[in-house]
Amino acid sequence: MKRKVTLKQIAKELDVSISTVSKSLKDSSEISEDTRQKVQAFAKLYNYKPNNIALSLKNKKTKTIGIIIPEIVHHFFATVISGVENVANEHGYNVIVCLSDESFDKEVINMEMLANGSIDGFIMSLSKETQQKKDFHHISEVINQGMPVVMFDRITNDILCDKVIIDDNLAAFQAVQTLIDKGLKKIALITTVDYVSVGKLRTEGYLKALKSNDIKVDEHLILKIEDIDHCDEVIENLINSQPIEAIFAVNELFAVTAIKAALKRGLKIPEDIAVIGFTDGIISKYSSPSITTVSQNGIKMGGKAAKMLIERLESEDEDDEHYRTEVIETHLVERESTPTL
Amino acid sequence: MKRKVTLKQIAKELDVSISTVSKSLKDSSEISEDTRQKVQAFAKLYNYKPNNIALSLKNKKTKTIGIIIPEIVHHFFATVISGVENVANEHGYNVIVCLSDESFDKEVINMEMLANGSIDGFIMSLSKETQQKKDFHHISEVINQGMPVVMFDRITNDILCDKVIIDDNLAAFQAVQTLIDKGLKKIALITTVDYVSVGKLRTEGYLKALKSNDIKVDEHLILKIEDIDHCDEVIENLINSQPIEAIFAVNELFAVTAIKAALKRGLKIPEDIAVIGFTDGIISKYSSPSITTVSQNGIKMGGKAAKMLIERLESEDEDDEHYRTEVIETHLVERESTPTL
DNA sequence: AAAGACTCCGAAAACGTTTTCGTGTTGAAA
DNA sequence: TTTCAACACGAAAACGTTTTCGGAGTCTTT
Repeated sequence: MKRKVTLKQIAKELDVSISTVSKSLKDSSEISEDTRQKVQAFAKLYNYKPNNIALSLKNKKTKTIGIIIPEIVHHFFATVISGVENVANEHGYNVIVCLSDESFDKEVINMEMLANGSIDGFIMSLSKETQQKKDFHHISEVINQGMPVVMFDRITNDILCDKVIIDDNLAAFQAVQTLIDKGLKKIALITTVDYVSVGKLRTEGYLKALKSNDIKVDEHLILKIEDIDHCDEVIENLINSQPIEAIFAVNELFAVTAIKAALKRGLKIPEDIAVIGFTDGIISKYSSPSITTVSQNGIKMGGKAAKMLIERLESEDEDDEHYRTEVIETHLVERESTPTL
Repeated sequence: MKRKVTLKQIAKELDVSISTVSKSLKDSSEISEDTRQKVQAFAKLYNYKPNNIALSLKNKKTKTIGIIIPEIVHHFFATVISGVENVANEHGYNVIVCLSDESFDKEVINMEMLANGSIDGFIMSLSKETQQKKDFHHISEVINQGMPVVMFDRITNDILCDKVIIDDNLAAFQAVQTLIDKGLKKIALITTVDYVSVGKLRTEGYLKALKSNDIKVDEHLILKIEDIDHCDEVIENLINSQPIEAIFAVNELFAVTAIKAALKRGLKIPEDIAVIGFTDGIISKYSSPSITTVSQNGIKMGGKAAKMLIERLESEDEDDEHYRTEVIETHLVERESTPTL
């Protein structure tokens, strides 16, 4: 077992100073051709690689990005990480992933853990609990210390920073409008509780679409789900309670659960009930019937977020207070769960 | 904006030495009650937190685990990360995630990037290309430098290190046996090319089950898929080419694709064709019909891998050459895609 | 009063780099 | 022969910690 070799060891071995070794490896013109080659040969032989930690300490940069997300076992968030990782790697950055598990406390702990020098900046999406509590002090603290933050998807307007989102409201509006255009009127909504920012926005889009088509809103057709793990029964209840022509669900899980409930009841999709979901993930694609969804390109969102963060990290003027909010375009992926005209 | 405060700044401000500050914050008995309180109060006021990078350099430990996996947009790998993260966090470790994208080169680059001090140890699953090339020098190099590695799922016997796997062969055997027990004989296999270690093992399990039941192996019923992105046509061909009573697929994707192909052809599942998949992920659960699969608990695998790595990291004798291979138990999750007896 | 013990604190090294600045040697120009 | 530039290299500081060791001052003991 040969442990990693350091500049000091090389210096000692070759009987030169540490500085000489360092400069030689950087092809500095200060060093004579002779010594340079000698050092480089030796370094190569012993597979010298500079120690990242030492570099980080010296440069006050870690070349590492911290990601904090509610969950990773969630196709959308996984794609976002993938997008971040891609762009980060291209720019020589690494990615540390922390999961808040939808818990405020874990989010805070993770942020504090990483904020102490481990990373150069954050990319994050708020946990449910954080959105509910509306307590963002941990984020503003970090920003105050000069560490840039980019928020995506589940964001808050209470914090000033770069953001990457989709137009949830508009996308939902268009999805529902599509259903209406297909002649459907009794359109149910399966959504989250209101404190989840994206759920609320998508709900608003749904309402807007109904109103702009003079369809009166029926509260019985709106289902706000708190506990995502036990959504089956309530969704079944919704479908069994009354005749419904279409369902707009604010995520894949609600959509597929609704479909399963409908099939179970002997209803045909899309003939009896049309379904549109949100977030074009693996479920929508492989469900039978496959589900029409609003695509929400996580790779693109992650990539964009990473790009914004890195730009800020490498920009000249450190504290440019001009924050941007990038809107990633969405579109409807029509599949089997909606009727063709 | 108040930047992070350091020991030096506190020392200067309070007109004591750095050592005094450090000791005070550690409640050292060397320091008088008076100074201790003064320092602690000041530190709290300015929200002092020790710099992780400096600590890492000093302690020669980063308290960070590196994960290298082929893909993250893959439910199984996401669950593994989740499992790792969980255990890691409990022990005060962070997790750096790198994606090899199934590429040998990226795997090497990522490992080298992290091996230079950024992490204390690796948890990894081999990329396809690496398995194909059978080139593991980057891994043995890292191990040689004294950095522990834990491999999971896609492993190789050419490297000596801790491993976490499932008994792919046995699990596949049992799955196929289950089909046979249900009176099915014409059982097709949809698998990967042989160089993917788990694919090969599962194939062997399939063959063993047939043989031990005196069913002769029909090569036409065995489909080895190279390009996972375009598996649709070949799978359709398989199903259309001849009557099949059951399908055993070595992953979710193949299973769901087979089901879709069968449904498209008007076949009923499980009456006409029974299907068993592998890896109990999101697809199997939410597909219609839901898919009977061999569960492969990623959370558990990740957790186990993390535990093994951390134990090794924190063990007394550094280079204990006694490596373990943990086998995580699997079981068959019976759902709608197989007939009940 | 001298010696020892105890209390409290600071200097300095160490982790592995990079970089600035200084210095000794050589060669050429005056 | 003296002067000065060019060259080749080393010393040291800096990043932020922790920890060992030593030392100054005070107190107790004989």
